[in-house]
Amino acid sequence: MTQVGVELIVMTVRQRDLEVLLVRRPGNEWALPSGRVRGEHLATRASEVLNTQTGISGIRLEQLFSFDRDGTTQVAVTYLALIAADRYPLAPGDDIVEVRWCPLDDLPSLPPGHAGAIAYGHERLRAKTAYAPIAVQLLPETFTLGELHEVYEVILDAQLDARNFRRDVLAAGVVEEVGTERRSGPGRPARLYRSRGSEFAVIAQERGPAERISRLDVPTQHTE
Amino acid sequence: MTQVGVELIVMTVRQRDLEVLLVRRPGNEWALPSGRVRGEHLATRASEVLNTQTGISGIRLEQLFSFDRDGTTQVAVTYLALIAADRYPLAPGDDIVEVRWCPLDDLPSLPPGHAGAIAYGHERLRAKTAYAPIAVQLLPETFTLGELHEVYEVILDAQLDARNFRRDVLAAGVVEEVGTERRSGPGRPARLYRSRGSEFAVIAQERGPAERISRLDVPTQHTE
DNA sequence: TCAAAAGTGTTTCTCTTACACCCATGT
DNA sequence: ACATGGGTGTAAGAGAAACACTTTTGA
Repeated sequence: MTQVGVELIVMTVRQRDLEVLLVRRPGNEWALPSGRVRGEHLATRASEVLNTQTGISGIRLEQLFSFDRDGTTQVAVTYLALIAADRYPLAPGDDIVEVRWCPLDDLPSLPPGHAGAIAYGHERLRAKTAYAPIAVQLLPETFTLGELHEVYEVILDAQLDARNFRRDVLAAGVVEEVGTERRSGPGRPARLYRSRGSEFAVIAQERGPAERISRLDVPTQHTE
Repeated sequence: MTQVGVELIVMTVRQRDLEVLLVRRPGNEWALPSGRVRGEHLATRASEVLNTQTGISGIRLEQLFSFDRDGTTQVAVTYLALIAADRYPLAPGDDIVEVRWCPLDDLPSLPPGHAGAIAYGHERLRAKTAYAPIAVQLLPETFTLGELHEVYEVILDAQLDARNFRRDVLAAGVVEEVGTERRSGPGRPARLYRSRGSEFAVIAQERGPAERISRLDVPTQHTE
């Protein structure tokens, strides 16, 4: 008999900073939202735990990894999610004292394994951002290319040429113009865009057999 | 209380065909090697199950995905492995009647979910082969570039120009010459190579911020 | 000497990179 | 008017794709 739990790594970008969602139970340290799994399906349970403990619902969860844990929970199935912080107000659940966003580079003391899970989620986010347009999930319904650009820079922790970025994003067809503009402070008003979401997968262009071999062997969890 | 199990998807390439390792218990249909997890670590238990049921040991396992299952096992953590079939003789374990390699495109009836897990493993293999030199695991200690070429073609299910392939593999530095040659039937003898394995990760070249955005959104398991 | 497989080099073209300038607004 | 962020275009270079020929063996 093994105890199974789900753990949620919900990330956002604010003020050019990557942050993760943490909860605190009375008398306990900060931790990832997490809960025991009984009969339910893993993904179902993960949504439920997130909703119950933080008030967030209706977002995409992606299974990240299953970790060995000690304590009562022996196997923790982690889920990763990306959201725009201001689209989802936080509401601490019943047995939760506080919910808050916490910068990745300034984490408090956490239960064993949680920091590792967060680090792995961060790595995966970075890796996937490089080849899939998932970063739009971190922005509101409509956004400017400047905002998207900033999010990419934060995630990849690199400077991206704004002009090339714009060209590539538009060429990739992952966003569409919304028609309106936004003016905020000085500077020319920026056009607003929205993600094309799933329709886009269909349009997806085949890539040649180009990248068939690569120089990078991503270290993953292996065992002899 | 939830029952946790591990399932192993071990793949090989033979005669230009992708095959997966299946086992059969007395009175049961064919299935992936699998076993219950009790107190052990997941990866440890996965190695053990593989060894006990098929006689194979000492290979790299990569965690693939955790699936919901019905029956007694409610959560199945799957592991993916690539090996050269002829390097590992099969030895059916105690409660196993038969072990065999089975072509992916001609699977027998399997327990619910197993076919899906195999399909997902296949997809992952294909995707990862495109950017990481994992295919060498499917070959013996030493091999010719012709053999490696063939393995790539089988996995990617595409024709790769032999000359460009050779150039790129050598440039990537993932293999090194062994010095000897092999002659088999007519044709010029082929030089033998070996994988540079892990030393190679260090040499790994940084790639520019090139592939920052892409046209492909790999569909993954999501939930609302 | 012929068939079969291994190995080498070159040209073309696309995509990435790097970079300089104009536009529209708030103050 | 000027500072600030938004938007457009282009030229140079690297890398991918396509391709033709020589070499070495067994039969």
